[in-house]
Amino acid sequence: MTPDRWNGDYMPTDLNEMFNKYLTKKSIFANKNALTIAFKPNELPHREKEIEQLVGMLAPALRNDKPSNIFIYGKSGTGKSVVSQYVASELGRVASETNGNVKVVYVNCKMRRVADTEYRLLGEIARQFGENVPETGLPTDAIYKIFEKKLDSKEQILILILDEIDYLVNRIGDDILYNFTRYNESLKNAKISLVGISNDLSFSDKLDSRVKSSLSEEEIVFAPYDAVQLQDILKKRADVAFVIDAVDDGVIAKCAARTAQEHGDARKALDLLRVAAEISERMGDIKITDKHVNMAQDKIDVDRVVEVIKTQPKQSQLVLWSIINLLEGKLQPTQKKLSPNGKVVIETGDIFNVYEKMCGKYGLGKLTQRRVSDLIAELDSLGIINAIVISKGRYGRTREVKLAISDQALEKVKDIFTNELYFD
DNA sequence: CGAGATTCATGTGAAGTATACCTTTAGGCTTAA
DNA sequence: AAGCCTAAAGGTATACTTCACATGAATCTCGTA
Repeated sequence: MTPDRWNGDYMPTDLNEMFNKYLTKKSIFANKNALTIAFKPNELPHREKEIEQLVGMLAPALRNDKPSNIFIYGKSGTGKSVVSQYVASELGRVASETNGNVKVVYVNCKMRRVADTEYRLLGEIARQFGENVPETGLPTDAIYKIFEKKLDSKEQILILILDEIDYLVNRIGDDILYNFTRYNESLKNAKISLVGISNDLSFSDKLDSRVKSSLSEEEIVFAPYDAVQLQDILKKRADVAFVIDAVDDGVIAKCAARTAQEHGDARKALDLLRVAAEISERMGDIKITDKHVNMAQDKIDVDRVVEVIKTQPKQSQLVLWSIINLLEGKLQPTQKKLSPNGKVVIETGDIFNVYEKMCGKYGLGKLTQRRVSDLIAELDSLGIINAIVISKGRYGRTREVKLAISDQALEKVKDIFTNELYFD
């Protein structure tokens, strides 16, 4: 029987029922989007001060004065992007109602294949001006010319918001920023104001001093949310996202408290709540409870670890797999060593031996011990393993390695690696 | 018995190499006048 | 002819190697009490 001949007749009745049950079941979600980053809330609680600051700094544009260049700092999930996008769109709206000489362009520099090189960034900006630029093919200064001509074609003020600007500068340097700040001297009609957004607080140290001084004429710092503020934010979103009575305040408070302990990242708090809700829905419960939040926290932790490991290069994964095997005792170290408290201790030499065997087994090229040593250090800084350098006196010096992930995550990772084809 | 030298097993740094991927650019192709 | 695309040329970041030297406490050595 080929798949294209399948129809309702072939579908087992219990499957039919299952689908129907899913369709008719009441969802606890009223609007799930409200818990994602794409959602633009119509109020931004606890950011009134920052909004006011930013508006104050950008408002001169409405009187045709060039606003200062602005630098916005803050850790991730503190509302930098939402606030600047919100203010920018409001400014654009007000401007178009009055004189219409303000143009706001928002670019996220981290978006791969969109704005992560000089060429692509300029192309993207030109495109937002309604200019049709090819994605590739033109020399970079041609793009500069197109952009300059379009911009200077009438009297206007461009407010250019560069989100994740630290990423851009790390990749392609700060020349492009210097060019932007210099434009104001050569342009006859138009003016440019830059708004740079970065979550790296030490970012401005990396800039050329000329760029640094002109870019940070004004600065705004976004502090992390505290538990109370997070709770407020979650509550507002939850009102939109869920049907009435699906969540208790206690549950929201718990999500807020959990996230506040880490870095007060609002995005993470929303994720936690959303995943908890998804779990409770899948379990067929009509209310989100503490239990669901705990499960969600576990799931997020596991997913994070799995994600990090999956994106590691193959060799690094194989080193990790060697470590796991050693710790699980499947492959004995040549001479089994025990620490005083009876726990199995593994060190670089053991790992390298096992790793070499694994390379043979899976047909991967062997790396040198030097490199493996670096890979172990990397796994440590990723928080997947715990490796401390110790000196054993006459018996040399090594790293003592332990796993630093939860049992659930470990099971999942073993699952992935055990898959026959994984290392081919 | 204790100060200092020695030793082991690997950490760490610097510099060089191979490779994959990216940008640039020139030349060719297409389209519209 | 202008605009657009593409393939080769040239650059650059990444992953790795090679060589060389650094570490630091257990252990050894040897002079002294």
